Amino acid sequence: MRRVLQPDERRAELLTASRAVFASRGYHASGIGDIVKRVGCSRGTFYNYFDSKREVFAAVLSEMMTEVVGVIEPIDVQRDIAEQVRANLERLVSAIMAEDVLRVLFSEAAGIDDEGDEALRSFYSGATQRIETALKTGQTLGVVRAGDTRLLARCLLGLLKEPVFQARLYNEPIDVHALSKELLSLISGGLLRPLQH
Amino acid sequence: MRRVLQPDERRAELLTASRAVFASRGYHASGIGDIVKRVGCSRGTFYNYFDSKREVFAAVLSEMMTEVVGVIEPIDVQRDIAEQVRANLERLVSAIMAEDVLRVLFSEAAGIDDEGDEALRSFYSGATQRIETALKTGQTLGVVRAGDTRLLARCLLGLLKEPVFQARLYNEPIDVHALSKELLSLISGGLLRPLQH
Amino acid sequence: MRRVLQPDERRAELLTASRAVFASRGYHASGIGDIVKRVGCSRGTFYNYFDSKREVFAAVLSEMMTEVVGVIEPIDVQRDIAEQVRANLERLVSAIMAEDVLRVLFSEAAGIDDEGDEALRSFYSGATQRIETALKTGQTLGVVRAGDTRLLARCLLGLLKEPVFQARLYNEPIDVHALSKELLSLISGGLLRPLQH
Amino acid sequence: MRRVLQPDERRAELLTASRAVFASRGYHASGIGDIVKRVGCSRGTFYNYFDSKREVFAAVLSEMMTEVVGVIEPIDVQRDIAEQVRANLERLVSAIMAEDVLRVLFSEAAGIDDEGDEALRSFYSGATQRIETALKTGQTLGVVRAGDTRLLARCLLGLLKEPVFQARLYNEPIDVHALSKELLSLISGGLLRPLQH
DNA sequence: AATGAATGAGACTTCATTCAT
DNA sequence: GATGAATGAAGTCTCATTCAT
Repeated sequence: MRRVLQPDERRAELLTASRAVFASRGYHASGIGDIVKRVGCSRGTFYNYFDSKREVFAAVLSEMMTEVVGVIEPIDVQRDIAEQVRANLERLVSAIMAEDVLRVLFSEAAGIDDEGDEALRSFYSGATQRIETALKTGQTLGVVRAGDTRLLARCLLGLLKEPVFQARLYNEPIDVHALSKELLSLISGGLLRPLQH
Repeated sequence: MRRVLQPDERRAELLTASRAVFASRGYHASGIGDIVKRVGCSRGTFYNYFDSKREVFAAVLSEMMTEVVGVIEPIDVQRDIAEQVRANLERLVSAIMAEDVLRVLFSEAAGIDDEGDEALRSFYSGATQRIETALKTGQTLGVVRAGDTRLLARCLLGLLKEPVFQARLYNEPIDVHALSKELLSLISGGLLRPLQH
Repeated sequence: MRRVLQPDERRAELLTASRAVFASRGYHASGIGDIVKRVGCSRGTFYNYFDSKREVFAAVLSEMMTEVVGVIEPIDVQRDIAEQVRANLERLVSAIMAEDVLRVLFSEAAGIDDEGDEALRSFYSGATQRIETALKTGQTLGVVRAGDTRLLARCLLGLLKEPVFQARLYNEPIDVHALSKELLSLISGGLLRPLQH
Repeated sequence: MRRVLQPDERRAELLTASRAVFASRGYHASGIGDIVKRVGCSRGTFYNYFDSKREVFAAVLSEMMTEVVGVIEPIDVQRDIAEQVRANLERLVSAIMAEDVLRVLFSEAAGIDDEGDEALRSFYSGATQRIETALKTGQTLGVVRAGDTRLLARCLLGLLKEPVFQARLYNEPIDVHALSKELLSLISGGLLRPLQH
């Protein structure tokens, strides 16, 4: 009945379980009970590793952040930029899809409580920051058109989030390749035909 | 103390109050108590008009939907299309901003429960449908480039949602005009400069 | 199963039950469950009337205070002072004995938590204040000897508390009359024989 | 990390730490964790030396008892009795003040649980016994007036406890000298002026 | 003898919903 | 139709104690 583990392992176990639980039921519908049942340990053990439900959620978030950001590769201006952007988008969407929790995050973002929202803010702030930096570099290189980079960064994030979110809402599969191509089209040429003078 | 009203008025009162409460606290943090206190009626009365918290949330959503969609005006191909799109976007963003509940919807969308998600699905389905129809018309007219309209519709929605969502998350004001212009730029020309062959 | 009462009655019921429960098990060992079981209502009902265990404890305290203080009668300087003091003491001890909760209060005074201790401070402050006022009046009338009234007030309270406390500790009955006489002796003549010059 | 000690040293260390912890937070608010953190050993070690929290509390109590009682010096009837009593009182109050745990004991005495109360009974029984013996001796010597010695002993204890208790409750400093003088006055002359015939 | 991860009962509290009045 | 007192399941979290190492 009692299974003694190294703290690191236990923590990892709990984190993995939390991720899965949050992913399948969302934040509010998940209980500590669901997490520990999955791990096969007691409630008390959970609270030896995390101070609160909020905290484990924040930890999951931060873990996600790291993993997802890792897939992005810097753009080499010497090579085909559009293709590199597309590849990055594809990897990004794949990573997001692979991480069910992120899909939860996209759908159930706020409304946890003040501190929970703080964790979210920091997550989004990190994500948007990165995009913004990339955009600014792009502008310097003359690859990205002028504009309010913060706003653009948020729009780009939205471009990515919404298809993922809705796919989850309707429980549809996502064709990662098709999505990344469509996103690239939008980014590189917009939606409207260049007809309208 | 006891105020007897026409059922319709009561229902409307409750709906308005619910909207305000959900808008200011989000779905999960709002309680039936907050709603009835605002209306000045009893809990029992609330349940005479709505079966559950979920149901009143769905009703609020549907009400919103109607109001927001109403601001969109059909595009007249004879006139400056880009400007008409911009104007529609501006009205749309304004409408959304005016309806705090929508902002809630954007941030705290899912995770209520299965039936709640159903309400959500119907909301998003309606919204996306409309955008999709518009896109298809645009394609027929040769104003919109080819592509998977459903996917594009979702992307467009994301483009709109995310800036609004993040502004709420950080409690920032939104410059409606600037946002609608930036959105138009993205839509009409994309993000990347046409340099990249 | 469901028993609907006027709020006042329910509150009174809960207060009475809380008093009894605290009295028999002390603060820490008492649970809300004990209280509601005694009343025959649900936990939820309890929380409709009191915000917390602490709050109901404070309410019990304040109720006690009122009842106990009520038994004290003002001293008439024209009549036999010692006898009046003794009678007051006797009534006081009787009242305290009648209120088991007070005996708890005397034994388990502090250590609830910061707010709980605040409630206690206010209880003791009230009690001591009254004694102090009486002492000052007595000094003015020349009936009470000079001295630090606050300190004296506390000492007097201790004189009263300790026998009651210990009687409870050993589960002994108290001979109210004997105690009040002994207390009077102490107050009027001290402990030591006047021999020692 | 692992520090192996003679059992006696370990036990002493734990006792000292427990005393400090109980003193600063009270019984209920103190946790085993606080104690072992202070000692720098593990929970398991604690339970090698004490069976329970209750037991360590009892041990602390008994240790206190010994130390405090030690300061009392026998009265020499040949010399100024009042002064000797006063000096004893002063040493006693000082000792109590020096031992914060005792102050805890005075405020949070009972309500631990049945066995905890047993420890308490034995503590109080010891203390009262000593006072009672002293009183009886005093009566034999004609220094102390007649009366129920057990009751008187408890009253005397109360006289001492309450000022200490309340000082702690309000977090006030104590003027040991002033207190011992006031106590002596009470003991030797009572509170009321000898006017009342 | 020492460690410290694990336990699990039980505490308080919340709130959507019900139903007697 | 309206009321609001009552419900109770479910939630989060604590902590004295155990026991595999």
